[in-house]
Amino acid sequence: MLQILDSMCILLAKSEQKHFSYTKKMLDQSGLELSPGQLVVLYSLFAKDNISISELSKSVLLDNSTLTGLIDRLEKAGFVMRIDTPKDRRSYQIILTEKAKNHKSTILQVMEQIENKMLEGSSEAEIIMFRSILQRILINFSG
Amino acid sequence: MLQILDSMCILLAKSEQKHFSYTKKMLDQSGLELSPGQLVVLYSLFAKDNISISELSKSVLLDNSTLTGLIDRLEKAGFVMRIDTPKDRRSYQIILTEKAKNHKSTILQVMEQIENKMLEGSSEAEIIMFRSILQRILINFSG
DNA sequence: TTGTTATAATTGGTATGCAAATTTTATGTA
DNA sequence: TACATAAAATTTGCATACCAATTATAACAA
Repeated sequence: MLQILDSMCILLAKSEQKHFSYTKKMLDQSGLELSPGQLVVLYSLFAKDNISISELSKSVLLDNSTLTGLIDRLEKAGFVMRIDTPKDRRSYQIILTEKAKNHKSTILQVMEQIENKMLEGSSEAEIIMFRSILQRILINFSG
Repeated sequence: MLQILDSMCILLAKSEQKHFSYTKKMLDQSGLELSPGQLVVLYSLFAKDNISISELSKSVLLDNSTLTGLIDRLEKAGFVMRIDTPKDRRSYQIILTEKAKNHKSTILQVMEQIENKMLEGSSEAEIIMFRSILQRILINFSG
């Protein structure tokens, strides 16, 4: 094992880095023409769309300024639309297009494949513990 | 808990994202004038310096093209130097400066603080399992 | 109603990251 | 030696991410 991986922090960072690259590769192969970041945004919008950038920012844990670019590219690719908010001219509602809805099951399948690959070789009990530790880490670092 | 965190993949990504932000904040406070990426490179060079970019690329799991910029900034900040390799004029040896060696213990302390914060509330047994799962994930995604 | 303050989204600047293309130099082959 | 091929590092282009600053609009207060 590489020396840098003695550090748990670096091990976490490198695991995510490889996960990101693998996701990019799988998305390329899928023909979906989506990026890893766009995938997360769509995943969140599948649960609840027709919300503002600021609301979306809270549900995907990304800064508004990061979302502007992501939504730009998703809109250009035809997966979402910015719709005027009637009562607030500063704000838009982000809604999924028919194209996004049509691709939903494919998108979720790709995500499931990636998750299966990630957890290959780990037991149910290990996965449960892994999840709880990651949740704790997220909280520890969010203070 | 946020809906997106149902996905283990996204949970991993967000944990690392928060870890990255926390590291940046801690480095700012430390006065070291280092970025998170530079920290990893230095950590690796503390174990073994006087190596080429390509060798360093393997020991820190980063592409050469990523390292070019990182080494540029580390060199500009006075932590490393590019030294000509006698037998190969294409290549440099990356060596630590006195400044880097003088700051080594401070740097390692900051890293330890971050790791302690990350693992706060987790038991030894949990940490051991967490490490082994992360290692497995790294391997699963590196194929 | 007018002025101050707050909020929504975007823009600009900096730091990762990778892949692909480029430049320079080595190496191997005819 | 001359040419093809390989390798080392860099450059360029794209996609995340954040913070700070900006623009437009809303909300509140005098």
